[in-house]
Order: sequence, then C-alpha cells, then structure tokens
Amino acid sequence: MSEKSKISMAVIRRLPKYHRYLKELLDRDINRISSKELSDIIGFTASQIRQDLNNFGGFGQQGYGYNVEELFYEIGKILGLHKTYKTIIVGAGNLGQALANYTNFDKVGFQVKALFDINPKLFGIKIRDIEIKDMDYVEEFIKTNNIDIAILCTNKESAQEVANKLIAGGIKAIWNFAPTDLKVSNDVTVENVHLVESLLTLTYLYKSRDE
Amino acid sequence: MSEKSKISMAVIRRLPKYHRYLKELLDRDINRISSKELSDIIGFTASQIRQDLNNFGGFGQQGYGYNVEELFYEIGKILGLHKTYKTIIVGAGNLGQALANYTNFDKVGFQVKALFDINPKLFGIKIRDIEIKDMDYVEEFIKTNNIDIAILCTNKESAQEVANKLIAGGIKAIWNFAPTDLKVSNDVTVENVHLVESLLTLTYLYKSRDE
DNA sequence: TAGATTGTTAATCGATTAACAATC
DNA sequence: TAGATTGTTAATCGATTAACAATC
Repeated sequence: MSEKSKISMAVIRRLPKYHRYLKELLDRDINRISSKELSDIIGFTASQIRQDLNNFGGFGQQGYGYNVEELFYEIGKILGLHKTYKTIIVGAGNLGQALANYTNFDKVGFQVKALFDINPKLFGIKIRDIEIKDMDYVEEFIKTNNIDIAILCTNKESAQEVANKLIAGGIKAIWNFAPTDLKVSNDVTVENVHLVESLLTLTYLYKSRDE
Repeated sequence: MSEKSKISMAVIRRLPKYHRYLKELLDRDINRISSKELSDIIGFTASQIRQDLNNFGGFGQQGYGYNVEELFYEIGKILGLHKTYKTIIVGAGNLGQALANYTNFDKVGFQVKALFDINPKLFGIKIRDIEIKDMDYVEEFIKTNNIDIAILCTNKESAQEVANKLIAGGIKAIWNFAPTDLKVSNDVTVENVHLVESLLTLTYLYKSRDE
C-alpha cells in the first residue's frame, strides 16, 4: 500500500480515458483545451477534471487552459507509458491467440514475447511471429527475458496454479482474463477483465431499462 | 432513466460477483451462508452485503443467514438470467471470432446466432456452426431473428456507424469492445469493455506499487 | 488592463460502515 | 428459550460539485 493509496481508484480509472480523448484531440490538431471544453466531449464535469489533474500537478495555465500535447504526454507518463513493456500470454486458447493478434496494445508500447500453453499440439505454432511454447518453461522464460506483465488467459480451474508459477518466476503484474479472483501477495498487481461480469451488467441494465 | 436509477451502479456491478461466488458455493454443496461468512470469501463487508441484497428484497432469515440456492437463483433473476438471449457478433476479426468460440457465455444462457463483417473473404466461414455473414444484411437479420444483444467488435473508426445500423435494426443492448464511446439515445444500453483502459490501469498500479 | 480559466477550499452528495432492535 | 443473524437506521467516510480567489 504505502503512498500509492493517495490517489483513489476512481481517479485512476479515469486517467486512461483522459489519455484516449487527448490523443483524439491531438490527431485533430487541437492544441489547447479548457476544462469546460474537455468536459463537453468527455462527459466529466469541468470541476472534476481540474480536481483529477491537480492530483498530479498543475498542468494548466489560468486564463488559457491546458496544452493538449503536454497534457497527453504527462498523463502518458503518469500511466507508465514512458517505457515499453515485455509481456507474455499464458493460455493460448481462442482468447489468448486473439489478444496476441490485437495490435492496439503494440501502439501503446506493449510487446508480446511469447505465448504459453500446456497443449503439446500448439507448441511451435506462431501468431504474428510470436511462438507458442511449453508452459513448463514459463518461469525460466520470464527470468531470462525480463518479462514485466503476464496476460492470464487460462480457464478458471488452472488460473491460480498458473499464477503461482508466474509469480515464482518473478512476475509482479498480471492482467487476468480468467473468471476467478486470484490470491496473490500485495507486491503483485492484478487487474481483472471479468467478461461475464460485464455481460451480466449489460443484461441487468437492459432488463431494467424501462422499469 | 426513470426508476432504474434507484439502484446505484456500485451495487449493480457487485451483483455478478455475488452470482459467481454463490455458484461456487453451490458447486461445493454448501447450502447456507451468513453475510459474515460470505464476507470472508468475497471480500465485501458483511454490512455491505446485507445492504446490497436488501435493495432487492429480504432474502435472508434472522438467526440463520441465507439459503445459497435460493439467493443464487434470485440474483440470477435480478440480473436477467431467467431467459436466454439471442446475440450477434458484429466484426468478425480476431476478437469477434474468439468471443464466438468462448463457451462461458453459453453457460449463462447466451446464444450467438451469427457473426457479421464487411470482408467478403469471410462470408460463409463458420465458427462453431455460427456463420459469418455480410454486414449489409445485419438490420434485416436482427429483425427477422429477434436479436436482443449485439456484441460490437469492429475497429474504432467504424464502431459508431455500425452501431447506428444495429440500432436502426432494433437493437437495444450493445456490448462494446471497440475502443471508443458510442453516442446512442437513452433507450439503448451500452456496456463497454475498454481493454486498453484496463491495461493502462494495470501499468499505473504496477509503476506505482512501491512509491 | 480586462477577460478567462485555473488551482484549491468549502459545501454537498452519495456510498460504506457501524450499531442495534427485530425476529427466526 | 437463548443465540445468532438479519433488516434497517444512524454515523462516518470519501468522492463529486460548487464557488471563488489567484493569476496568466
């Protein structure tokens, strides 16, 4: 925990959205924006935008607003996008393979170095030049290649066991797509993508839309 | 809006997690649980669990706790899982195809009736007996087959245009995987899965873990 | 300079936690 | 009945919004 808890999760989860909208503004050659204008397009209140940004420093200028390029760069830095990340995908089923093919991650500096699976039939197959390897060698691979992030795409039954292996190899960040909550020590960061939970939220809202 | 806004999004997003943990308890043949016991395994406070559940009715019994099977069933009903949903996947790239293959959705009552794409090379290809069809016919297909939910897996450039088409066909619920925010009228429900935002949250937390 | 807009403090709102009477 | 645990009200905590002085 320590100091990182200064910034609330509510704020943290808004940061990537700022980043995405600022990128769009940059692409449209807009180089200056006020919190009011940004509010109109992103949907947060101007007050919230100013509060959020001021958690990290005074990026604006009174009477002017914010410089889009500078703000985009600063938020990128806050999010850790000043470096590239070496990742592996663990579990080379449909989802794992689809994520290996998903080029949107490359754009923000993520490299997939290998996929891992337990199914020998998959060993050696390449997805965009990324090879599927034997899960037995995952710990060794992590150490040798200084992997930062593991993308966990196994089924829920093997997720915890595989996560333990990754952590034994030195992994400190897991992007978890398995529909289960991992038990990890607090020096390991886990971000969950629980697809079924998202889908059930949709059905709830859909069902309740005109109640 | 109307009455649906009674229940806060914070509560709604916890419901699928209750559902998942109750299923696990059922599978382990546990048929009774107190809010305190559930708190220990799910990680919400016992008080919060009781508050959450009481938004929807008194499912428990003083001195006893909750009946697992009944509570699982009731939460399923609240989430809209009393019926099956007909869905289509729009955009049959890597992600669309992976989702068509993802059998976890079937388990909770979702049927994928077709995939749609604009690429003629894909027309007629089948994923698990689900055919990829010409996007030109998507409106007609939605109407003819009473599709409930569209799973949007296009790139961000075509997402809004495709969404408009789906809505013109009568779609009221969109599960959006395209990295953009859709503009829709308020009778249409959109649930976003913004993968890049999730990944950037992970990098933020990873980077800040020992600050 | 005057106008605009930030940075920041104060007020409000909503969500979580605590407490306990009701009751099985 | 006595013990346990809910349902629900009250207290606390945190996040959002409003307001405005500072300043570019």
